[in-house]
Amino acid sequence: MSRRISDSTVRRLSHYLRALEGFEEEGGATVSSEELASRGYTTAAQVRKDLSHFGSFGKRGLGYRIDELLERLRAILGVDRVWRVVLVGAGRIGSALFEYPDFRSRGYNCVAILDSDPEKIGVRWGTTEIRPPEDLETVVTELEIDLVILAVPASVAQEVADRAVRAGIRGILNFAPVQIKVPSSVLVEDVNVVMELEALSFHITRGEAGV
Amino acid sequence: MSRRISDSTVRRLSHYLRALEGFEEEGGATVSSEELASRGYTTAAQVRKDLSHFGSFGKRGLGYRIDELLERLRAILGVDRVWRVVLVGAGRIGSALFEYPDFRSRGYNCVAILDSDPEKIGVRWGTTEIRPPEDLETVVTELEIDLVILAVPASVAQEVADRAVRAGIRGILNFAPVQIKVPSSVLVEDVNVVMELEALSFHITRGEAGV
DNA sequence: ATACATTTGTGAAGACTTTCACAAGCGGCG
DNA sequence: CGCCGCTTGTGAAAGTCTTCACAAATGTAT
Repeated sequence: MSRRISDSTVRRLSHYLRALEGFEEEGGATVSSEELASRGYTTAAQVRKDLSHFGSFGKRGLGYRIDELLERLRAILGVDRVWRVVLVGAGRIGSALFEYPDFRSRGYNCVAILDSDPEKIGVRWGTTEIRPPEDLETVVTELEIDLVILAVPASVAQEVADRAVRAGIRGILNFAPVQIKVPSSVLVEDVNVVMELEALSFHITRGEAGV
Repeated sequence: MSRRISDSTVRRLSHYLRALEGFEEEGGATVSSEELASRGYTTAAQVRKDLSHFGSFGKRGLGYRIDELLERLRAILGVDRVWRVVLVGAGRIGSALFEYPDFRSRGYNCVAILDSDPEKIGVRWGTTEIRPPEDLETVVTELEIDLVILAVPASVAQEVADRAVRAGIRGILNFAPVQIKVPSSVLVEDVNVVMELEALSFHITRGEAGV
């Protein structure tokens, strides 16, 4: 409990959360590591080991209580609160994200949108008005932003990131296909579709299989 | 050379490719593992080890010839050809992808679009006409599709995947937030933004840092 | 009460990845 | 030509992650 948690474990926790929501909908009360493993392509031992890093939530002979484990997992992942997000870049990717139902329903609240296109500034998406990029620092400070979503071209991504970091941001979700440099106190997660496609091409080209 | 290549290695190869394109633009002729490592957050030893799985492309004392390594990497990743892709789901995500310049420029050629919305069927995106979802099998076979991009709601993702697999597809890029089951001969890569966000929340909540 | 069928939590073993460290190869220079 | 500075390629070591296997805990049935 409380060592460094590996990235793979964190990803699996997300999967478990998703799977548990499914089991809850199906109306069960408990679930075993075996059942959790079967959705989500992993093994029962892995599920137990992952969870054991954070405490021991199960009952031997029975499994895990779905409602309790859901609550615990949400707390562990930090999704039992609202995250205040600024979206930088109101292009296609920004728009897709903004409209994505899971985004808001999972507590990511897009409280500001910035874009450099004069045509877009002042336009409203829902109740949120698009503001010019120079507002970044003000927005981050005054609206108490937790996360920045970078949906801007690669050429300006680093600059926007630098300014967000200086304004005190802790985390960045980066859609620009470029490796952003930030101080080690700031976290960047990349969403890079081309990389995923290249992984597909690679494995298919080699005639490999399996996940 | 020619063992099983780890996922992390494949991802790094994509990074190297991107980095090399940068170096090429800057006009250099050769690059050292050290320089490659510095863009892309890895180490020189890791770069050399990754590349060594596929042969030995460098010259001691000199480094790697940029043009040669580019060509080799493209061949390794299988991006030295055109991939024929069908986009299933012409919603926001599908549209963002379709318009994404890197997508086409890197050889992913979206030769068909399917959507179940009667309003959309018949509409043209560029020169490509949106077709109804029942055309999937025909399209896969007749247009010799290599990859399917699943940009549909979670509720129908599995069904579409099943049909694509039966029609002989080898790889799926899945945007639906659901774990898709396919035979082990078919490859699925997931793009799951909520998972990335949860990784951010997790690390920020724990007060951790670094990548 | 006791036996039994389950299922967890977890050390230890095994598998896989990354880092280290250095011999071997390369080009340039005197 | 031989020395020198540099950089690769690679075994071996260190580190990390996953799987195994089993004691301990739980509820149920008798």
